[in-house]
Amino acid sequence: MQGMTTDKTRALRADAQRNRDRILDTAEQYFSEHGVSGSLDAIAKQAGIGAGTLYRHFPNRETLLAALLTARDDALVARRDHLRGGSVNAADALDGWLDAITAWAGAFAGLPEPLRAATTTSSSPLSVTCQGFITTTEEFLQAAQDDGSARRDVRARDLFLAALATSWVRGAALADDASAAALAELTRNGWATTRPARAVDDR
Amino acid sequence: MQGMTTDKTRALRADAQRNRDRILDTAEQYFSEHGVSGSLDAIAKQAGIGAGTLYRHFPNRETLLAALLTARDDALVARRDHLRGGSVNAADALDGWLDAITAWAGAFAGLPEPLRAATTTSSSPLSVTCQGFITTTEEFLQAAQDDGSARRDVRARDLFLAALATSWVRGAALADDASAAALAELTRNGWATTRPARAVDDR
DNA sequence: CGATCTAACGGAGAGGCTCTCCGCATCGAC
DNA sequence: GTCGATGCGGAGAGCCTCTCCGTTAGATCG
Repeated sequence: MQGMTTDKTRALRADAQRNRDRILDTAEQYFSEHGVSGSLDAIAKQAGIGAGTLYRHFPNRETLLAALLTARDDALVARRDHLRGGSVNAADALDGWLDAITAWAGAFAGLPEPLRAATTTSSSPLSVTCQGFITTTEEFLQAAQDDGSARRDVRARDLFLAALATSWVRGAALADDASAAALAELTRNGWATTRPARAVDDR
Repeated sequence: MQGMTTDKTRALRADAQRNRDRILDTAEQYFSEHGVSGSLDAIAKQAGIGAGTLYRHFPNRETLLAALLTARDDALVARRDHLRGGSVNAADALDGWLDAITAWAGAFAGLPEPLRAATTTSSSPLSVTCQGFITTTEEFLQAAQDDGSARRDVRARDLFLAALATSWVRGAALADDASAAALAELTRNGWATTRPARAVDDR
């Protein structure tokens, strides 16, 4: 609207860009090791920058998390496009999509919590991401409902939350992966219209 | 085994007992208002005692929480006994029990989190409580399986976690009670053997 | 009803966290 | 090379959890 700014916000200064990347790299590793509640100051120190720099780039934990996650969005988007391809039936597509979300939400220990919060807050940088995924869920659900393989009284938002919840349970049960699978199965039985003939081991 | 101690640990000194009660009362109120993450020091101050006193009685947040919850166990136990009475069929009994757990886990904002952790940690004061409830769930599930109203491939532990998860979702969706109900319904559809004829509004 | 012996108290403070503020260094356009 | 504008970094404020230990005050006993 007014100057030579490169598109949106003006391009970052070289050092700023370098620091931003450093932070992202370090945070990715740090959160992987310590979960999303790891100390931000520790990340700054490990990245070799001052705390102020970190907080200027990412005013709070959520913003940092959001930046980290959009970098990972690609995988999910790819999965979505593959499922959209139509190589599987609507029910399996929805199932696969929910599975992908569950896996995505498990990227870091403790991640489901802020995601859940973002789902309802709408004022968090994460909420945009979540909203987008809910919309996609809507799309898959719609298709499954249209061909009669999903109950009509389920809402996409709730399926999304169920996927988050499954991931949340998994976070606890390090010792017991079966629980997460069981919950996912429970969910599928919940939204599907047909009695599942397949055994529990299928998933 | 050795003295005039009243049964287990020797009886508390009068002031100690008084302080303990004060803490419990204050914490109950404080957690209700601020969620389970509220400041413990603030509770001590509000209770009119020193921080040291609080931490001597309850070495950490979990211990305090556990004490608070056992005080509430009664309601749940009562519910259990009522359901055991046999006035309803096995499926509804299981359903009612899971509902009771969900409500119980919603006593304070953020409570599901430590409960989930306790479910797998086994070294937390909360885990005893959780384990007890899982056992009861087992009992109701068994009955429902025996009369053919619950699938055989579900485990009590997973139903318990599902109830916790439902409560967890509700915690987020202050604006949207429907989500919690939807999840509960999803769960029921998940474990029940019969296609639910009833509409979603029934729950 | 003191005297005495402990159990229990309370708050200062260590250590860790989030986040802000602002003097200073550095970048990059000219 | 000069000179804004932009970005850096770390000291420190404020809050939290939890500990330590000198002091207080129940309980018990002659």
